[in-house]
Amino acid sequence: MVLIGGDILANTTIYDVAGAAKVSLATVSRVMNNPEKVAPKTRDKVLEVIKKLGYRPNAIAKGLASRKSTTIGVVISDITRAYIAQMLGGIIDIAEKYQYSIKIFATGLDVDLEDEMRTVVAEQVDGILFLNEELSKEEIELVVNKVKEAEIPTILTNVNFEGNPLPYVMIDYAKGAYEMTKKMIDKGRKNIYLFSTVRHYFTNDLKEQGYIKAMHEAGLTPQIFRTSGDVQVNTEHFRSFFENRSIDGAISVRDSIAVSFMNVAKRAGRKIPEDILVAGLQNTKYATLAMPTLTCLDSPVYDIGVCAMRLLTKYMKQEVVEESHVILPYTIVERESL
Amino acid sequence: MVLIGGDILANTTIYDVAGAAKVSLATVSRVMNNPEKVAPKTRDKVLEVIKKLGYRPNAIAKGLASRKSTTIGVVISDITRAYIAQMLGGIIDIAEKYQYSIKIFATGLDVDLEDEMRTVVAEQVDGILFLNEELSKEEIELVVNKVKEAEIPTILTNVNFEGNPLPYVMIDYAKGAYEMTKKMIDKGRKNIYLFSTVRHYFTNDLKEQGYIKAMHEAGLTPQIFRTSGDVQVNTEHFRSFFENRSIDGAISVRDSIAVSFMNVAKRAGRKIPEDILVAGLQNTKYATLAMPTLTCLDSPVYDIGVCAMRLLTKYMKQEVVEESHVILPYTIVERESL
DNA sequence: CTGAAAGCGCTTACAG
DNA sequence: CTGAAAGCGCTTACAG
Repeated sequence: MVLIGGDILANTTIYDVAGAAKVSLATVSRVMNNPEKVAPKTRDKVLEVIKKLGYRPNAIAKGLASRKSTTIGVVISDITRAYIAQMLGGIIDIAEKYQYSIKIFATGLDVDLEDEMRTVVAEQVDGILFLNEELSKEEIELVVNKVKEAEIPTILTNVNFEGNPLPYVMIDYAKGAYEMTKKMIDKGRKNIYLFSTVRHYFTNDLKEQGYIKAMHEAGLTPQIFRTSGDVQVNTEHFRSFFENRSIDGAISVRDSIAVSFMNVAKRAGRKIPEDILVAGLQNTKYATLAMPTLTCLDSPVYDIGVCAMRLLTKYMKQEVVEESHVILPYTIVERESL
Repeated sequence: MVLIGGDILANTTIYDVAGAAKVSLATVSRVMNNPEKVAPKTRDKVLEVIKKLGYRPNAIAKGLASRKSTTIGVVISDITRAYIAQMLGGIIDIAEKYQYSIKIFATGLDVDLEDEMRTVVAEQVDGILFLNEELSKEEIELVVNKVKEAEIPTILTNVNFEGNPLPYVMIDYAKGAYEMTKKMIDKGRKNIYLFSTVRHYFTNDLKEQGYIKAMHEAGLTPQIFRTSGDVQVNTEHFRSFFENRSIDGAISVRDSIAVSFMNVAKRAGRKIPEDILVAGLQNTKYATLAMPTLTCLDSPVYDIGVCAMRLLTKYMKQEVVEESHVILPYTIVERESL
């Protein structure tokens, strides 16, 4: 900042730097953006002044003049979900590296997506990342139209549809769930249930598909039990589960639901893994804190964020992108429950 | 957007609206910002055009001209922590209501805070929210200097120091921990441990103070056991815990550490709550998924976010603020472990 | 290699 | 109530 009139404090501008370094503001701008175009002597002088005054270009003014905000918009439905925070972690780490700022746009559940997209566009972000696996086909199409119109590079994560033109980063959840189901079948289990959510999420739908495929291939009947993600609710729901069912295997799209189930099962006298094999399809911290510890499909959530952000920077810099559909590998972490 | 030269797409600007509505751009601006200053007829005409063209003012240009970005900066050390995501949820909900955008700034662990603050200031945010309880006294002072200089309203959450001039939103963690410790003492327990983290967090320090006070008042010796937040690590660490210690009560600054401990204790043949009372001081989902379920201090994390954002809007709008130091009430949720 | 000038898309006194 | 004009703090051709 600079002293004006002896006592008013104002932020240092490019004019202050130019004045102090006795060059034009164009030269200061060049030093910051194209230093190779400035003579070394001039450059050093300007750099020195910049340092002395602690000058940082006003990002807003820069954004307006260059028509690049170096800000990306991250559209999120529910930020309190643990895996969303993990993905954000990956995004932030890469964004920092490339000097992009991050603006968060929360859609919540009942937001007008069209209006939200207008807001995002009006905010002049250079790129958009969707961390929203609950998008329906129609909503994706709406998004596609908006971003095409505004020419903003956009990446989807954990969601995709036949014919979707947008790049995306995903995990092959169907294959992962298939493999996990096969593991149980190979151990001779026949009454394997899949616990899923009442609401439909894209990723959960994929997990269901994989489970169903494995069951069908083995000549077994898929049995999907839908419950709430709320512990109180699903615990209550599970209490009557054993009354009219036989079960020797349980796979859950969410780890926390698997843990809830294990608790109810244990109280009902069932032994895990002896009586019932249990597996989660996320690998959250719940899995390691459970007793017995929960065998899980491990999807590299942080990496999804990293990849998506990397991919987005490529598009924003107009680099050639060879692979716009990224499928990240998963692993299975074996623990005590299976 | 508008068709230029027949095929180039560009975003609709205020000029387009002014042209279509046959008024000056000043009038369009007024319709958006001070509608009461525009004649109803003109206003309606402009509004209609705005709607037809889907016009949304360029936030960057608006920010530059008005010197207000209507964006707040949220400074976070570790976004993957569950309670941070909860607080963000509260912040987002209120920010949306007041039409503020949110920019995330991650400091990580070894960031140069001074540089980070310069970045935040350069980004022209109208206000700053610190979700970073790991700030040391020196760091807070640095922050204070920076934001004073730049005249940016700033709120701290979960952190405070003697003589700190910044407004803050807090929970009385010391009192909460005190009360929880008293509960155990009242049940006749003598060997009550506090499990804390190796790293010092402001909130955890408060919890430690409350625990120590209660123990001292009862003539008991406080015993703080510091371990890692990593489940693998602390589980290993707890394994040798019982070798040379007697314990009949355990309070943990983090729920997940309490759950880890319970698992190890159960495997070691201890009964909870009979042999050892256990309590957490967060009330996360881990508490309800544990077996037995974990009695907890419940700090309204979402509400901290809500309050902090509300407080910040008041400062940004230069409203009178009667209470700049907000202490939110906590509750104790009784479950099976105590 | 450097500077003068136009322009990014808005807001906001100032006239009228 | 409305418009012309200056200005927000930068970038970027364009000259020289």
